[in-house]
Amino acid sequence: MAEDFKLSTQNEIRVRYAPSPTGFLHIGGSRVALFNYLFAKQNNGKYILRIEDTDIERSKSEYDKDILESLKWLGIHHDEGPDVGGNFGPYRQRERLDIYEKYIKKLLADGNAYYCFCTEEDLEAQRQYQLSRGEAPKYSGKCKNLSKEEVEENLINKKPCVIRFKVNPKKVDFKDIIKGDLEFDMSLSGDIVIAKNLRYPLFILAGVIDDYEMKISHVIRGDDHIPNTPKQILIQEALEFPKVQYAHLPMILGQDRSKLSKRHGATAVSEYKKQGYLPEALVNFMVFLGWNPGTEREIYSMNSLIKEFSLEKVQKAGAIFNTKRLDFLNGFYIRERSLEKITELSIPYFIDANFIQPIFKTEQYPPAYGAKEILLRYKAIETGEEITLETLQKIISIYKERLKKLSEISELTDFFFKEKLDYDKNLLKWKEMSDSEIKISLENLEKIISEIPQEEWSRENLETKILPEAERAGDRGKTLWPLRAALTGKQASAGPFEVAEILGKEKVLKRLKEASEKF
RNA sequence: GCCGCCUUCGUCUAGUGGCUUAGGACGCAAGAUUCUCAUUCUUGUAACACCGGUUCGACUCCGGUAGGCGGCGCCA
Repeated sequence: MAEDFKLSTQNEIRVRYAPSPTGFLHIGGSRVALFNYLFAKQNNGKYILRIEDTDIERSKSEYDKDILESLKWLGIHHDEGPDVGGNFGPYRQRERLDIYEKYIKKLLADGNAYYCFCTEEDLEAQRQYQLSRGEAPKYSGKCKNLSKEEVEENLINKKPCVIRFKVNPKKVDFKDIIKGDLEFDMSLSGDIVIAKNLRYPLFILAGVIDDYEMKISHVIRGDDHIPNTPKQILIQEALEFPKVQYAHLPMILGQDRSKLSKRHGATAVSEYKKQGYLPEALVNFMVFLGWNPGTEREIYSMNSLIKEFSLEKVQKAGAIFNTKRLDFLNGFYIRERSLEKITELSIPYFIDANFIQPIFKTEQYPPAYGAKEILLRYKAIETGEEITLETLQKIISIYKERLKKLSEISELTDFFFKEKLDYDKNLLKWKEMSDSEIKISLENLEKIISEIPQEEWSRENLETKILPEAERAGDRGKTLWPLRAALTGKQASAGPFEVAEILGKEKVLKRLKEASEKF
């Protein structure tokens, strides 16, 4: 057969990620997508995205959208799909019902599947009974031997039914690229439901059909699918589909070593994006959950992963999702990225915190915000003064190395945008300084700083003027701590000179005055 | 209950019979730099689940035990 010939000579690597839009793209899913993507790219193959939306009840377009956006954000782009305005859309199973119907009919016609009219209540009762007797719950096969006439009659009477696949009660074995040789005794399994009707296939069937139709060579998925695999192999055999290779990835676990889920905290990729994690950090982190190159290198970009990744080096055991390590990696990537890039990414957090707002030319302009462009001008909401992109960049430049995630930026830098700082006067105290010492120190600072001409206002100049003075006191902290505290209102912050430079002479003097007035 | 998968520092892991006083990273602790925080650097901390067997030799091979997890849907 022509079809067989084509398949047997197919040596192109083709993989797919097949999420169902019943929830946001979560960490576990995105790692499966990532591994598929890396494997495909490394082998010059194709990575396909297939949305498994056959469950009408639970599928939501909102989730569909989230999955697409999150994958795009991570840099996992699919290679193929229906044309949507010049781009590849993902495949969606709901658009492929004709295909499934064809095969369901074939299964029925060949006697590999049959209509089952058992009620859900009966089935549930049976399941409970079997469980109580310590048996594996398994369908009895009651409807398998219904006569053609009985089936016809039930169908005409619109008696509720499903379509079951006749599970061949034999031993099924297959080789898993990660787990090795696996064998299952299918006599332990009853006949499984594969469709609710001719145009409503279930995952177990639709997946097999699509993998065949899309000429998938390797099925790479979570190892929670291992028990489904022998069933799908049997369906493939019944439909005379060629075999595919399997690679079952270990799960990502929560702190308690159970499958990562919502009760372990944030699991949605979009949630991590919102918290200010960089996609490159998330990718680098996720790929090391269950894989490593066997060398001591730990930092990998997507491109270097494509070169180095290998399925054979994937771990068999599950890995706990450990945020501490993600934070470390994220901090690393924030430090790595350019100032321009980190500033651009931080601006939404300033806006969300109500520190600044973009200055638009007209009232109609705002809708365009959030698109691609970076606006150059902003207004500080509390003080009303203009803040340029350049100023924002300066702020980011002194906080970039302190960030673990971008969302921390607003809390760290709020004092740049405030009119008046609110703090207790004890904050100004360095070690055992007395109140009068603090006051003198602050007033002294005020005097030195006021003598610096506006046009000579720079960090370097502030340092050369203030540092000698601070040295004279024997303990630099006696000068520098009150200065920094007065400017920032914080226990911990960036250095006083760099903060002062950005704040400007006027504000620095004002804050020093406000500080000394506390005594 | 049945079926299956898994088991090296707290966490992610290297390790494919002698190279191993089990290596790296995160975390944690201490120190250096420093007004603070962060960065950076140095040092330290800490593991082969258990019991048998094979072998001159076992983290590595085999068997068993225990524990953990997953599946057993008209979800995917």
